[in-house]
Amino acid sequence: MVALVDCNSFYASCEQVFRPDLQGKPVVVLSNNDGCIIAANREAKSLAHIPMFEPVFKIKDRLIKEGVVFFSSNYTLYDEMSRRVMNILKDFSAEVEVYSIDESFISLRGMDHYDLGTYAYQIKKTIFQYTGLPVGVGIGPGKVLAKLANRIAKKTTGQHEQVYIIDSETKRIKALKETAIKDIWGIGKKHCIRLNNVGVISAFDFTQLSLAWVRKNMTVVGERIWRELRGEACMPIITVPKSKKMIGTAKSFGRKLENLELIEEACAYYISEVAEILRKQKSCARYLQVFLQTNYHSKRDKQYHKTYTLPLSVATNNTLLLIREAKKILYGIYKPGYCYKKVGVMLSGIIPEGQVQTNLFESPDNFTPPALMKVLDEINLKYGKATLTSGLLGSKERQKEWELIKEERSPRYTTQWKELLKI
DNA sequence: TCTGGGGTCCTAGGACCC
DNA sequence: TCTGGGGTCCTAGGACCC
Repeated sequence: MVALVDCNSFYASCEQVFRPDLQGKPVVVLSNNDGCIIAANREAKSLAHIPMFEPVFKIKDRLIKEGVVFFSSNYTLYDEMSRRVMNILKDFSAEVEVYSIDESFISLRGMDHYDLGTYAYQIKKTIFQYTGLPVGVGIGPGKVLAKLANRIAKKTTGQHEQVYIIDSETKRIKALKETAIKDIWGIGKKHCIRLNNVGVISAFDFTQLSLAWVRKNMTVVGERIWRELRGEACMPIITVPKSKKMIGTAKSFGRKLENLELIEEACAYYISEVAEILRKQKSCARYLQVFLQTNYHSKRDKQYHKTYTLPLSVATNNTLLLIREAKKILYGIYKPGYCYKKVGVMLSGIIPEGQVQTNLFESPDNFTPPALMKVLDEINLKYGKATLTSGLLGSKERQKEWELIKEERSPRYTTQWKELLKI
C-alpha cells in the first residue's frame, strides 16, 4: 500500500501558522506580482466563490468587504515549512517520494500487520504537533488510487479526520464510480474531452475501456493510469530525486519596461539564480535559452515574443560566462518600441560537472573557473542571497525598477536570521 | 529488374502536474 | 491600471552511425 500525504491549502496554512490571530479567518495567497489567487484556505473557499487563477484585481474589492486577508507569496517560508514536513515523514517510512512542495508519497510496504488508519492519524497528529500544518492522508494499493483516496478524504471527511483508505474491491469500485474521469491524477483537459467523446464519464467507465484503445490513444502514460485504477500498482516510489534536466526562471516585471538596460539587469539576475541551482546539483548546461515577451493580456500594446536557444561550445555553470552569453542573445532578440513584461532564461542539456566535453580550441578554464564560483556560492550561502553578484545585475535601487510586486509579503519567519545577519 | 538491417541521439510538440 | 511560475514524460521524425 501507498499513502499520499498532502498539506491542506499549503501556502495559506503556512501563513496562518505564524499568525494565530488569523485562525478561523479567510486567507488567500497571491501569485508572483500579486496577480492572481493561488491558494485559499477552507474559510476563504466557503465564504464565496473564489476562482483560483482569476486576476485578483477583478474581485479584490468584493473580497476585502468580506474580510479576506491577502498575502503575497513567500516561497522562502513555504520551502522551509515543506522541508520540515517531509523530514517528519521520513520517520514514518523508509521510502518517501517528495512529489511537490506540499505532498509526498510514502510506501507502506511491510506494514500489513499495522492498522493503517491508526497509522495515518499518527502521521497527521505528529505533523500538526511539530509544524502546525494540517494534512490529509489517502491510502491505496498504488499511487493513483492513493491520490484518489486523498481526494475523497478531503471532500467527504471532517476537518480533523482527512483520512481515507481504499483497501477493498468494494471501496475501489465505489470510489471509481463516484469520481469523474477529469478528477483522476494524470487525466488533463485534452484526454478528458477525448474520453467524454467515447462515453467515458466516470473513472469506472475508463477502467472498462480496452487496454488497446487506451494504449493507442493515450500512450503508455494512459496505460499506467488504467492499470493503477484497476488495482495494479505500476508506478514506483522514487526516493532519490533525479537531478534536474532543465532549470529556468521567468518572472513578470513589476511594470512594463521598454529600456533594454533594465531588462538586461533582470536577465542577469535570473541567470545568477539558475546558475547557482545548477552548481548546487554539480552540473553544467549545454544550452542557454533566453526569451522576451510583451504583455499578452493587453489589447492596446503591440505584441512581440521571441525565443532564442544558444548551444554553448562547452557546457558550463559559470555565472559570469552565462551572463555574457545571455546578453548577446538578448541584444539579438530585443526590438525597440515595445513594452516588455517578461524576460526568461532556461538552461538545458544538463550534464554532470565531471562529464563536460572540452573542445580543442578553448581552455576549459574559460568555462568553469571553480574557485571563483565556489567563493561566490559560499559567501551567498553564509550572508544571504545575492550578497555578492556580478556588477551587471545593477544596483539594489535599480532592481526596484523591474522586480516583482509583493505588497503583502509576510516576514521570512523561519530563515530571517540570514537577512538580519546581512544588516 | 534489382536497392539491408539494426541501432542511437537529438529536437519539437503535445499533454500533464503542482 | 492590475492577468503566475516551474517543471516532467512521451512520441515521432530527422540525422547519423556501423
